[in-house]
Amino acid sequence: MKSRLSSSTEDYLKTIYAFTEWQDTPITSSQLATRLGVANSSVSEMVRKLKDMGLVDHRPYGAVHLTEEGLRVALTMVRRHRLLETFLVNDLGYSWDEVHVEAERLEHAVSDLFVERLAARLGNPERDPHGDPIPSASGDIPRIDAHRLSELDPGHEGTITRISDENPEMLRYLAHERIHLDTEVTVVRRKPFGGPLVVRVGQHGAARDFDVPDEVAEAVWVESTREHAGCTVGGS
Amino acid sequence: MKSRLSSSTEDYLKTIYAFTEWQDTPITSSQLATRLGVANSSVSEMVRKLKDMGLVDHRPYGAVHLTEEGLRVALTMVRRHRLLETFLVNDLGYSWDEVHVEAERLEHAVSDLFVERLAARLGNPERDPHGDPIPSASGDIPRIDAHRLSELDPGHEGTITRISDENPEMLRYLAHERIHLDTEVTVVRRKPFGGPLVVRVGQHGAARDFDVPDEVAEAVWVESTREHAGCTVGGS
DNA sequence: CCTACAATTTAGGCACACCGAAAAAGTGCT
DNA sequence: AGCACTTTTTCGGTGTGCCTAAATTGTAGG
Repeated sequence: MKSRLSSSTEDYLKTIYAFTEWQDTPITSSQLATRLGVANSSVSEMVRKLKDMGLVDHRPYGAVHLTEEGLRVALTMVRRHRLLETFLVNDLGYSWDEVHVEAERLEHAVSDLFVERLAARLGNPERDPHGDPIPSASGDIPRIDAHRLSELDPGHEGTITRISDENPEMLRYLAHERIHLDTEVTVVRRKPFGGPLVVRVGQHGAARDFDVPDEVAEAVWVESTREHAGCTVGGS
Repeated sequence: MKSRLSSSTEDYLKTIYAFTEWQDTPITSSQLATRLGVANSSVSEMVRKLKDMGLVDHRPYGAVHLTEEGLRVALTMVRRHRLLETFLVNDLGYSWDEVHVEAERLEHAVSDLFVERLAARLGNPERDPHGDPIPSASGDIPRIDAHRLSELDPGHEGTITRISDENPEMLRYLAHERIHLDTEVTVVRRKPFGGPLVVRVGQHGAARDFDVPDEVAEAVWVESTREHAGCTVGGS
Protein backbone atom coordinates (compact mmCIF):
# COMPACT_ATOMS: atom_id res chain seq x y z
CA MET A 1 0.00 0.00 0.00
CA LYS A 2 2.82 2.39 -0.79
CA SER A 3 3.14 2.07 -4.56
CA ARG A 4 2.25 5.63 -5.53
CA LEU A 5 -0.93 6.65 -7.27
CA SER A 6 -1.15 8.34 -10.66
CA SER A 7 -1.64 12.06 -10.64
CA SER A 8 -5.04 11.54 -12.28
CA THR A 9 -6.07 9.36 -9.39
CA GLU A 10 -4.89 11.99 -6.96
CA ASP A 11 -6.90 14.64 -8.78
CA TYR A 12 -10.07 12.61 -8.70
CA LEU A 13 -9.80 11.96 -4.99
CA LYS A 14 -8.96 15.55 -4.20
CA THR A 15 -11.89 16.80 -6.26
CA ILE A 16 -14.30 14.39 -4.63
CA TYR A 17 -13.13 15.55 -1.24
CA ALA A 18 -13.18 19.25 -2.12
CA PHE A 19 -16.83 19.03 -3.13
CA THR A 20 -17.94 18.14 0.36
CA GLU A 21 -15.55 20.35 2.22
CA TRP A 22 -17.96 23.28 2.54
CA GLN A 23 -21.33 21.58 2.17
CA ASP A 24 -22.38 18.01 2.50
CA THR A 25 -24.16 16.58 -0.48
CA PRO A 26 -21.87 14.09 -2.17
CA ILE A 27 -20.61 14.64 -5.67
CA THR A 28 -22.17 13.05 -8.75
CA SER A 29 -20.37 11.72 -11.81
CA SER A 30 -21.25 14.66 -14.00
CA GLN A 31 -20.20 17.22 -11.39
CA LEU A 32 -16.94 15.40 -11.06
CA ALA A 33 -16.57 15.47 -14.84
CA THR A 34 -17.20 19.21 -14.97
CA ARG A 35 -14.74 19.98 -12.21
CA LEU A 36 -12.05 17.83 -13.70
CA GLY A 37 -12.73 19.04 -17.21
CA VAL A 38 -13.18 15.56 -18.62
CA ALA A 39 -16.06 13.71 -20.31
CA ASN A 40 -18.64 11.88 -18.22
CA SER A 41 -17.54 8.61 -19.72
CA SER A 42 -14.01 9.17 -18.47
CA VAL A 43 -15.38 9.61 -14.99
CA SER A 44 -17.44 6.43 -15.17
CA GLU A 45 -14.39 4.47 -16.12
CA MET A 46 -12.10 6.06 -13.58
CA VAL A 47 -14.61 5.74 -10.77
CA ARG A 48 -14.81 2.03 -11.47
CA LYS A 49 -11.04 1.79 -11.14
CA LEU A 50 -11.01 3.85 -7.96
CA LYS A 51 -13.68 1.55 -6.59
CA ASP A 52 -11.61 -1.51 -7.49
CA MET A 53 -8.69 0.08 -5.67
CA GLY A 54 -10.86 0.59 -2.61
CA LEU A 55 -10.55 4.36 -2.70
CA VAL A 56 -14.21 5.23 -3.30
CA ASP A 57 -17.63 3.77 -2.68
CA HIS A 58 -19.98 3.87 -5.62
CA ARG A 59 -23.02 2.06 -6.86
CA PRO A 60 -24.16 2.49 -10.47
CA TYR A 61 -25.99 5.77 -11.02
CA GLY A 62 -25.22 6.85 -7.50
CA ALA A 63 -23.02 9.55 -6.04
CA VAL A 64 -19.36 8.98 -5.30
CA HIS A 65 -18.05 8.77 -1.73
CA LEU A 66 -14.50 8.46 -0.47
CA THR A 67 -13.60 5.43 1.56
CA GLU A 68 -11.45 5.90 4.62
CA GLU A 69 -8.37 5.17 2.56
CA GLY A 70 -9.54 7.50 -0.22
CA LEU A 71 -10.09 10.25 2.32
CA ARG A 72 -6.63 9.74 3.69
CA VAL A 73 -5.13 10.21 0.23
CA ALA A 74 -7.35 13.21 -0.49
CA LEU A 75 -6.32 14.92 2.73
CA THR A 76 -2.69 14.30 1.88
CA MET A 77 -3.23 16.05 -1.43
CA VAL A 78 -5.08 18.94 0.17
CA ARG A 79 -2.30 19.32 2.71
CA ARG A 80 0.27 19.38 -0.06
CA HIS A 81 -1.66 21.86 -2.11
CA ARG A 82 -2.19 24.30 0.71
CA LEU A 83 1.32 24.10 2.08
CA LEU A 84 2.66 24.69 -1.41
CA GLU A 85 0.40 27.72 -1.82
CA THR A 86 1.62 29.06 1.48
CA PHE A 87 5.21 28.59 0.43
CA LEU A 88 4.66 30.25 -2.93
CA VAL A 89 3.13 33.30 -1.28
CA ASN A 90 5.40 33.54 1.77
CA ASP A 91 8.73 32.66 0.25
CA LEU A 92 8.54 33.19 -3.48
CA GLY A 93 6.48 36.35 -3.57
CA TYR A 94 3.57 34.95 -5.54
CA SER A 95 0.31 36.80 -5.23
CA TRP A 96 -2.68 34.80 -4.05
CA ASP A 97 -4.24 34.69 -7.49
CA GLU A 98 -1.16 33.05 -9.02
CA VAL A 99 -0.61 30.17 -6.65
CA HIS A 100 -3.43 27.79 -7.39
CA VAL A 101 -2.31 26.55 -10.79
CA GLU A 102 1.31 26.25 -9.76
CA ALA A 103 0.43 24.27 -6.64
CA GLU A 104 -1.87 22.07 -8.69
CA ARG A 105 1.10 20.82 -10.69
CA LEU A 106 3.59 20.68 -7.85
CA GLU A 107 1.39 18.69 -5.51
CA HIS A 108 1.82 15.61 -7.68
CA ALA A 109 5.58 15.88 -7.75
CA VAL A 110 6.60 16.45 -4.15
CA SER A 111 7.54 13.67 -1.76
CA ASP A 112 6.31 13.23 1.78
CA LEU A 113 9.74 14.25 2.98
CA PHE A 114 9.55 17.46 0.97
CA VAL A 115 6.14 18.28 2.36
CA GLU A 116 7.15 17.74 5.95
CA ARG A 117 10.35 19.74 5.59
CA LEU A 118 8.38 22.50 3.94
CA ALA A 119 5.74 22.46 6.65
CA ALA A 120 8.40 22.71 9.34
CA ARG A 121 10.08 25.57 7.57
CA LEU A 122 6.79 27.45 7.27
CA GLY A 123 6.10 26.92 10.96
CA ASN A 124 3.40 24.27 10.48
CA PRO A 125 0.73 26.77 9.45
CA GLU A 126 -2.93 25.91 9.96
CA ARG A 127 -4.25 28.11 7.17
CA ASP A 128 -3.14 28.80 3.63
CA PRO A 129 -3.10 32.26 2.01
CA HIS A 130 -6.81 31.99 1.18
CA GLY A 131 -7.72 30.98 4.71
CA ASP A 132 -8.29 27.34 3.86
CA PRO A 133 -7.43 25.00 6.72
CA ILE A 134 -4.36 22.85 6.20
CA PRO A 135 -4.88 19.25 7.33
CA SER A 136 -2.15 17.94 9.60
CA ALA A 137 0.10 15.13 8.46
CA SER A 138 -2.14 12.76 10.38
CA GLY A 139 -5.26 14.08 8.67
CA ASP A 140 -6.76 16.36 11.30
CA ILE A 141 -8.39 19.50 10.02
CA PRO A 142 -8.25 22.73 11.99
CA ARG A 143 -11.77 23.67 13.03
CA ILE A 144 -13.20 26.70 11.29
CA ASP A 145 -16.43 28.40 12.20
CA ALA A 146 -17.26 30.53 9.23
CA HIS A 147 -20.23 31.07 6.94
CA ARG A 148 -20.64 32.13 3.36
CA LEU A 149 -21.24 35.83 2.98
CA SER A 150 -24.31 34.90 0.96
CA GLU A 151 -25.85 33.23 3.98
CA LEU A 152 -25.56 36.07 6.46
CA ASP A 153 -28.37 38.36 7.57
CA PRO A 154 -28.17 42.16 7.67
CA GLY A 155 -26.48 43.46 10.76
CA HIS A 156 -24.11 40.59 10.96
CA GLU A 157 -20.55 41.56 11.79
CA GLY A 158 -17.48 39.48 11.17
CA THR A 159 -14.03 38.98 9.78
CA ILE A 160 -13.22 37.40 6.44
CA THR A 161 -11.43 34.13 7.16
CA ARG A 162 -11.62 32.32 3.88
CA ILE A 163 -11.87 33.18 0.20
CA SER A 164 -12.17 30.38 -2.32
CA ASP A 165 -9.08 30.21 -4.50
CA GLU A 166 -10.78 28.69 -7.49
CA ASN A 167 -11.21 31.84 -9.52
CA PRO A 168 -7.99 33.83 -9.87
CA GLU A 169 -9.81 36.63 -11.63
CA MET A 170 -12.07 37.09 -8.66
CA LEU A 171 -9.08 37.14 -6.36
CA ARG A 172 -7.53 39.90 -8.42
CA TYR A 173 -10.79 41.79 -8.33
CA LEU A 174 -11.01 41.47 -4.56
CA ALA A 175 -7.39 42.52 -4.11
CA HIS A 176 -8.12 45.56 -6.24
CA GLU A 177 -11.09 46.35 -4.01
CA ARG A 178 -8.80 45.98 -1.00
CA ILE A 179 -10.72 43.03 0.35
CA HIS A 180 -8.63 40.27 1.81
CA LEU A 181 -8.29 37.91 4.73
CA ASP A 182 -8.99 39.57 8.08
CA THR A 183 -10.96 42.38 6.50
CA GLU A 184 -13.85 43.28 8.77
CA VAL A 185 -17.29 43.38 7.23
CA THR A 186 -20.83 44.17 8.30
CA VAL A 187 -23.78 43.06 6.25
CA VAL A 188 -25.76 46.18 5.43
CA ARG A 189 -28.53 45.00 3.21
CA ARG A 190 -29.54 41.56 2.09
CA LYS A 191 -30.31 41.30 -1.55
CA PRO A 192 -34.10 41.31 -1.82
CA PHE A 193 -34.88 39.26 -4.90
CA GLY A 194 -32.34 40.05 -7.54
CA GLY A 195 -30.79 43.15 -6.05
CA PRO A 196 -27.28 43.30 -4.71
CA LEU A 197 -26.03 42.32 -1.29
CA VAL A 198 -24.25 45.22 0.32
CA VAL A 199 -21.62 45.05 3.04
CA ARG A 200 -19.82 47.71 4.97
CA VAL A 201 -16.11 47.12 4.70
CA GLY A 202 -13.54 48.28 7.25
CA GLN A 203 -14.25 49.99 10.52
CA HIS A 204 -15.38 53.32 11.86
CA GLY A 205 -14.17 56.27 9.82
CA ALA A 206 -12.53 54.27 7.06
CA ALA A 207 -15.62 52.24 6.35
CA ARG A 208 -17.10 52.10 2.87
CA ASP A 209 -20.02 50.24 1.35
CA PHE A 210 -19.40 47.50 -1.13
CA ASP A 211 -21.83 45.94 -3.59
CA VAL A 212 -21.18 42.23 -3.42
CA PRO A 213 -21.46 40.36 -6.73
CA ASP A 214 -23.25 37.03 -6.38
CA GLU A 215 -20.18 35.02 -7.16
CA VAL A 216 -18.22 36.83 -4.48
CA ALA A 217 -20.92 36.24 -1.89
CA GLU A 218 -20.49 32.52 -2.46
CA ALA A 219 -16.71 32.61 -2.33
CA VAL A 220 -16.15 34.73 0.77
CA TRP A 221 -16.48 33.24 4.24
CA VAL A 222 -16.95 35.23 7.38
CA GLU A 223 -16.35 34.39 11.00
CA SER A 224 -18.56 36.28 13.46
CA THR A 225 -16.93 38.80 15.72
CA ARG A 226 -19.98 39.53 17.81
CA GLU A 227 -22.27 36.82 19.08
CA HIS A 228 -25.42 37.96 17.37
CA ALA A 229 -28.44 35.87 18.26
CA GLY A 230 -29.60 34.23 15.04
CA CYS A 231 -26.74 34.89 12.75
CA THR A 232 -26.65 32.14 10.23
CA VAL A 233 -30.08 31.94 8.67
CA GLY A 234 -29.60 30.67 5.19
CA GLY A 235 -32.60 31.76 3.10
CA SER A 236 -32.47 30.24 -0.36
CA MET B 1 6.52 27.01 -29.81
CA LYS B 2 5.23 27.27 -26.26
CA SER B 3 2.97 24.24 -25.95
CA ARG B 4 4.83 22.35 -23.20
CA LEU B 5 6.68 19.12 -23.74
CA SER B 6 5.95 15.83 -22.02
CA SER B 7 8.14 14.96 -19.09
CA SER B 8 9.47 12.01 -21.06
CA THR B 9 10.61 14.33 -23.79
CA GLU B 10 12.28 16.55 -21.24
CA ASP B 11 14.10 13.56 -19.77
CA TYR B 12 15.38 12.40 -23.13
CA LEU B 13 16.75 15.83 -23.99
CA LYS B 14 18.33 16.30 -20.61
CA THR B 15 19.99 12.89 -20.78
CA ILE B 16 21.34 13.52 -24.26
CA TYR B 17 22.77 16.79 -23.07
CA ALA B 18 24.20 15.40 -19.85
CA PHE B 19 26.16 12.79 -21.75
CA THR B 20 28.27 15.39 -23.52
CA GLU B 21 28.59 17.78 -20.64
CA TRP B 22 31.90 16.36 -19.39
CA GLN B 23 33.29 14.69 -22.51
CA ASP B 24 32.42 15.09 -26.11
CA THR B 25 31.50 11.90 -27.91
CA PRO B 26 27.78 12.00 -28.64
CA ILE B 27 25.37 9.52 -27.12
CA THR B 28 24.14 6.39 -28.89
CA SER B 29 20.69 4.88 -28.73
CA SER B 30 21.65 2.07 -26.42
CA GLN B 31 23.49 4.37 -24.03
CA LEU B 32 20.45 6.55 -23.96
CA ALA B 33 18.31 3.49 -23.25
CA THR B 34 20.55 2.43 -20.37
CA ARG B 35 20.60 5.86 -18.79
CA LEU B 36 16.86 6.28 -19.08
CA GLY B 37 16.18 2.74 -17.95
CA VAL B 38 14.04 1.91 -20.98
CA ALA B 39 14.32 -0.62 -23.81
CA ASN B 40 16.26 0.18 -26.96
CA SER B 41 13.09 -0.02 -28.98
CA SER B 42 11.54 2.71 -26.87
CA VAL B 43 14.49 4.95 -27.62
CA SER B 44 14.29 4.34 -31.37
CA GLU B 45 10.69 5.35 -31.36
CA MET B 46 11.13 8.38 -29.15
CA VAL B 47 14.17 9.61 -31.03
CA ARG B 48 12.13 9.55 -34.22
CA LYS B 49 9.52 11.70 -32.55
CA LEU B 50 12.11 14.08 -31.17
CA LYS B 51 13.56 14.37 -34.65
CA ASP B 52 10.13 15.11 -36.09
CA MET B 53 9.76 17.81 -33.48
CA GLY B 54 13.10 19.29 -34.51
CA LEU B 55 14.69 18.73 -31.13
CA VAL B 56 17.40 16.28 -32.17
CA ASP B 57 19.43 15.38 -35.24
CA HIS B 58 19.67 11.71 -35.99
CA ARG B 59 20.31 9.48 -38.95
CA PRO B 60 19.51 5.76 -38.74
CA TYR B 61 22.17 3.85 -36.80
CA GLY B 62 23.93 7.05 -35.89
CA ALA B 63 24.42 8.90 -32.63
CA VAL B 64 21.90 11.41 -31.33
CA HIS B 65 22.66 15.14 -31.28
CA LEU B 66 20.64 17.99 -29.91
CA THR B 67 19.51 20.71 -32.28
CA GLU B 68 19.76 24.28 -31.14
CA GLU B 69 16.18 24.13 -29.95
CA GLY B 70 16.78 20.80 -28.22
CA LEU B 71 19.80 22.24 -26.47
CA ARG B 72 17.76 25.19 -25.31
CA VAL B 73 15.20 22.88 -23.74
CA ALA B 74 17.90 20.67 -22.21
CA LEU B 75 19.62 23.64 -20.62
CA THR B 76 16.32 24.79 -19.22
CA MET B 77 15.90 21.40 -17.59
CA VAL B 78 19.44 21.38 -16.26
CA ARG B 79 18.92 24.84 -14.83
CA ARG B 80 15.74 23.73 -13.15
CA HIS B 81 17.30 20.62 -11.76
CA ARG B 82 20.30 22.35 -10.28
CA LEU B 83 18.40 25.26 -8.85
CA LEU B 84 15.98 22.83 -7.24
CA GLU B 85 18.85 20.86 -5.75
CA THR B 86 20.32 24.05 -4.38
CA PHE B 87 16.99 24.98 -2.85
CA LEU B 88 16.52 21.57 -1.30
CA VAL B 89 19.93 21.72 0.34
CA ASN B 90 19.98 25.38 1.33
CA ASP B 91 16.42 25.85 2.45
CA LEU B 92 14.94 22.49 3.23
CA GLY B 93 17.89 20.86 4.91
CA TYR B 94 18.29 18.00 2.47
CA SER B 95 21.68 16.36 2.36
CA TRP B 96 23.39 16.22 -1.00
CA ASP B 97 22.70 12.54 -1.47
CA GLU B 98 18.95 13.04 -1.12
CA VAL B 99 18.35 15.82 -3.60
CA HIS B 100 18.80 14.21 -6.96
CA VAL B 101 15.70 12.06 -7.05
CA GLU B 102 13.50 14.76 -5.60
CA ALA B 103 14.72 17.34 -8.11
CA GLU B 104 14.23 14.83 -10.90
CA ARG B 105 10.51 14.79 -10.23
CA LEU B 106 10.09 18.46 -9.43
CA GLU B 107 11.86 19.73 -12.53
CA HIS B 108 8.95 18.60 -14.68
CA ALA B 109 6.37 20.33 -12.54
CA VAL B 110 7.74 23.82 -11.96
CA SER B 111 6.91 26.79 -14.16
CA ASP B 112 9.37 29.30 -15.56
CA LEU B 113 8.02 31.82 -13.12
CA PHE B 114 8.72 29.46 -10.23
CA VAL B 115 12.26 28.85 -11.42
CA GLU B 116 13.09 32.51 -11.79
CA ARG B 117 11.59 33.42 -8.43
CA LEU B 118 13.53 30.59 -6.85
CA ALA B 119 16.77 31.62 -8.55
CA ALA B 120 16.34 35.17 -7.32
CA ARG B 121 15.66 33.98 -3.81
CA LEU B 122 18.77 31.80 -3.83
CA GLY B 123 20.85 34.73 -5.08
CA ASN B 124 21.25 33.44 -8.64
CA PRO B 125 23.83 30.82 -7.75
CA GLU B 126 26.28 29.63 -10.40
CA ARG B 127 26.88 26.21 -8.85
CA ASP B 128 24.66 23.60 -7.28
CA PRO B 129 25.51 21.66 -4.12
CA HIS B 130 27.59 19.17 -6.11
CA GLY B 131 29.52 21.90 -7.86
CA ASP B 132 27.73 21.54 -11.16
CA PRO B 133 27.39 24.79 -13.06
CA ILE B 134 23.90 26.24 -13.28
CA PRO B 135 23.05 27.56 -16.74
CA SER B 136 21.62 31.06 -16.75
CA ALA B 137 18.05 31.66 -17.88
CA SER B 138 19.46 32.62 -21.27
CA GLY B 139 21.44 29.40 -21.51
CA ASP B 140 24.95 30.52 -20.65
CA ILE B 141 27.03 28.09 -18.63
CA PRO B 142 29.52 29.30 -16.04
CA ARG B 143 32.99 28.30 -17.14
CA ILE B 144 34.62 25.59 -15.07
CA ASP B 145 38.21 24.52 -15.36
CA ALA B 146 38.37 21.19 -13.62
CA HIS B 147 39.59 17.69 -14.40
CA ARG B 148 38.59 14.25 -13.29
CA LEU B 149 40.65 13.00 -10.37
CA SER B 150 41.37 9.94 -12.49
CA GLU B 151 43.15 12.08 -15.08
CA LEU B 152 45.57 13.87 -12.79
CA ASP B 153 49.27 13.08 -12.41
CA PRO B 154 51.04 12.58 -9.09
CA GLY B 155 52.05 15.82 -7.46
CA HIS B 156 49.03 17.65 -8.75
CA GLU B 157 47.40 19.92 -6.18
CA GLY B 158 43.89 21.23 -6.33
CA THR B 159 40.48 21.81 -4.84
CA ILE B 160 37.44 19.61 -5.38
CA THR B 161 34.93 21.67 -7.34
CA ARG B 162 32.52 19.07 -8.59
CA ILE B 163 31.27 15.66 -7.55
CA SER B 164 28.84 13.84 -9.80
CA ASP B 165 25.48 13.49 -8.11
CA GLU B 166 24.42 10.38 -9.91
CA ASN B 167 25.25 7.89 -7.21
CA PRO B 168 23.77 8.81 -3.82
CA GLU B 169 25.55 5.94 -2.15
CA MET B 170 28.90 7.30 -3.25
CA LEU B 171 27.95 10.72 -1.97
CA ARG B 172 27.16 9.25 1.43
CA TYR B 173 30.46 7.39 1.37
CA LEU B 174 32.36 10.57 0.53
CA ALA B 175 30.54 12.55 3.20
CA HIS B 176 31.48 9.86 5.68
CA GLU B 177 35.11 10.16 4.59
CA ARG B 178 34.81 13.92 5.08
CA ILE B 179 35.39 14.65 1.43
CA HIS B 180 33.28 17.39 -0.06
CA LEU B 181 33.34 20.48 -2.25
CA ASP B 182 36.35 22.72 -1.57
CA THR B 183 38.32 19.91 0.03
CA GLU B 184 41.98 20.29 -0.94
CA VAL B 185 43.69 17.28 -2.42
CA THR B 186 47.14 16.36 -3.69
CA VAL B 187 47.63 13.33 -5.90
CA VAL B 188 50.17 11.13 -4.16
CA ARG B 189 50.45 8.09 -6.33
CA ARG B 190 48.91 7.26 -9.64
CA LYS B 191 47.50 3.82 -9.87
CA PRO B 192 50.05 1.72 -11.76
CA PHE B 193 48.05 -0.93 -13.53
CA GLY B 194 45.30 -2.11 -11.26
CA GLY B 195 46.49 -0.65 -8.00
CA PRO B 196 44.72 2.19 -6.22
CA LEU B 197 45.08 5.90 -6.80
CA VAL B 198 46.05 7.65 -3.59
CA VAL B 199 45.47 11.28 -2.73
CA ARG B 200 46.49 13.37 0.25
CA VAL B 201 43.40 15.04 1.65
CA GLY B 202 43.43 18.26 3.67
CA GLN B 203 46.42 20.42 4.36
CA HIS B 204 49.55 20.44 6.47
CA GLY B 205 49.18 18.80 9.82
CA ALA B 206 45.60 17.58 9.30
CA ALA B 207 46.42 15.79 6.08
CA ARG B 208 45.68 12.13 5.61
CA ASP B 209 46.05 9.73 2.73
CA PHE B 210 43.02 8.37 0.99
CA ASP B 211 42.74 5.36 -1.27
CA VAL B 212 40.52 6.44 -4.13
CA PRO B 213 38.15 3.79 -5.48
CA ASP B 214 37.96 3.82 -9.28
CA GLU B 215 34.40 4.97 -9.32
CA VAL B 216 35.23 7.91 -7.10
CA ALA B 217 38.17 8.91 -9.29
CA GLU B 218 35.74 9.27 -12.19
CA ALA B 219 33.16 11.21 -10.21
CA VAL B 220 35.34 13.77 -8.46
CA TRP B 221 36.59 16.85 -10.32
CA VAL B 222 39.50 18.97 -9.23
CA GLU B 223 40.48 22.51 -10.07
CA SER B 224 44.23 23.23 -9.87
CA THR B 225 45.43 25.51 -7.13
CA ARG B 226 49.02 25.75 -8.30
CA GLU B 227 49.95 26.19 -11.94
CA HIS B 228 51.92 23.03 -12.34
CA ALA B 229 53.52 22.67 -15.76
CA GLY B 230 51.91 19.59 -17.38
CA CYS B 231 49.05 18.90 -15.10
CA THR B 232 46.32 17.27 -17.13
CA VAL B 233 47.86 14.31 -18.86
CA GLY B 234 45.14 11.79 -19.35
CA GLY B 235 46.69 8.35 -19.59
CA SER B 236 44.12 5.71 -20.46
C1' DC C 1 -48.24 3.64 -15.14
C1' DC C 2 -45.82 5.32 -18.73
C1' DT C 3 -43.38 8.60 -21.32
C1' DA C 4 -39.90 12.08 -22.10
C1' DC C 5 -35.72 13.87 -20.63
C1' DA C 6 -31.53 13.85 -18.06
C1' DA C 7 -27.77 11.32 -16.07
C1' DT C 8 -24.83 7.55 -16.41
C1' DT C 9 -22.65 3.65 -18.33
C1' DT C 10 -20.94 0.82 -22.19
C1' DA C 11 -18.57 0.34 -26.58
C1' DG C 12 -15.10 1.32 -29.72
C1' DG C 13 -11.10 4.23 -30.58
C1' DC C 14 -7.01 7.35 -30.00
C1' DA C 15 -2.36 9.11 -28.21
C1' DC C 16 1.45 8.29 -25.46
C1' DA C 17 5.19 5.82 -23.76
C1' DC C 18 6.55 1.64 -22.84
C1' DC C 19 7.72 -3.66 -23.84
C1' DG C 20 9.80 -8.21 -26.14
C1' DA C 21 10.81 -10.54 -30.34
C1' DA C 22 12.24 -10.50 -34.90
C1' DA C 23 14.28 -8.31 -38.85
C1' DA C 24 17.71 -5.29 -40.78
C1' DA C 25 21.85 -2.72 -40.85
C1' DG C 26 26.34 -1.66 -39.53
C1' DT C 27 31.25 -3.44 -37.84
C1' DG C 28 35.22 -6.12 -37.39
C1' DC C 29 37.98 -10.04 -38.53
C1' DT C 30 40.02 -13.28 -41.50
C1' DA D 1 34.45 -10.32 -49.78
C1' DG D 2 32.10 -12.86 -46.58
C1' DC D 3 30.70 -14.23 -42.03
C1' DA D 4 29.78 -13.58 -37.18
C1' DC D 5 28.44 -10.47 -33.88
C1' DT D 6 26.47 -6.26 -32.08
C1' DT D 7 23.50 -2.39 -32.50
C1' DT D 8 19.49 -0.41 -34.05
C1' DT D 9 15.10 -0.47 -36.01
C1' DT D 10 10.58 -2.42 -37.02
C1' DC D 11 6.53 -4.87 -35.63
C1' DG D 12 2.82 -6.17 -32.90
C1' DG D 13 1.09 -5.56 -28.38
C1' DT D 14 0.16 -3.46 -23.39
C1' DG D 15 -1.81 -0.11 -19.88
C1' DT D 16 -3.49 4.44 -18.76
C1' DG D 17 -6.47 8.04 -19.38
C1' DC D 18 -8.87 10.38 -22.45
C1' DC D 19 -12.68 10.94 -26.31
C1' DT D 20 -17.48 10.55 -29.04
C1' DA D 21 -21.47 8.10 -29.91
C1' DA D 22 -24.76 4.84 -28.63
C1' DA D 23 -27.08 2.24 -25.23
C1' DT D 24 -29.07 2.05 -20.71
C1' DT D 25 -31.04 3.46 -16.43
C1' DG D 26 -33.22 6.76 -13.36
C1' DT D 27 -36.73 10.25 -12.49
C1' DA D 28 -40.39 13.64 -12.76
C1' DG D 29 -44.83 14.91 -15.00
C1' DG D 30 -48.94 13.85 -16.92
